[in-house]
Amino acid sequence: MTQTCADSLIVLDFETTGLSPDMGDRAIEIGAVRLQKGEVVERFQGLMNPGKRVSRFIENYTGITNQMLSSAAPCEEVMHQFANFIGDSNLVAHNASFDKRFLDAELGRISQSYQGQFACSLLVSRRVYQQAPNHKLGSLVSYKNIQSEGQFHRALYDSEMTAKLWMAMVDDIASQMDTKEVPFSFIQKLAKTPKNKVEAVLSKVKG
DNA sequence: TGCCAGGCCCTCTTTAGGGCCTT
Repeated sequence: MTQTCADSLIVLDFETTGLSPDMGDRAIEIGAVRLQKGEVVERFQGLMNPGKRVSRFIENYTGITNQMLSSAAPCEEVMHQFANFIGDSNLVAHNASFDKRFLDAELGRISQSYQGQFACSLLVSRRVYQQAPNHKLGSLVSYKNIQSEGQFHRALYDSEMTAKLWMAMVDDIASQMDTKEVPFSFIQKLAKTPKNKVEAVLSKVKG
């Protein structure tokens, strides 16, 4: 059966101690929502103790303090739960290459893996919203007039906003294609299409 | 103590450099 956007999809976001798991950085929070038929049907949120102190920059950037993390469950425990949550669903993140690196690293530490494929809302937005002032998550939420009343840079909130952005993009793509359902695989392909050929690709599919 | 990355994408490009994104 072809995977479509109407099927279950996990939109996730990590908060971390830094930018690179290869340089010793660890996850400190995971947030995710499950989308089904264009609606959030399930949520996951977990702070996790990385076993090291986070910098003042990260405390200020995320609002997640060392005190909060000192009483959190260890990464291994939370990531076991998260692996069960995502199952074999396909995955979406804003700048997915970043979240994928941390997901791979943290699941690798507990000898877990996943079967789903990643799509990147950042890459899709660069094709679909070429006129946006920039393609940061917060900017795109404003650009699309998506209601936002929470705190950016917390994992669950960012995953909720990414999910709303994703659904807006799927709707806009579907409108251009004059269809109701857009296959996940098509959106993955669109994310790799040269910008100047996006319109032609959508028109071709429509025709 | 202070520092660190990597993939994508554009252009003043392709034997490169630098900005955008993520924390």
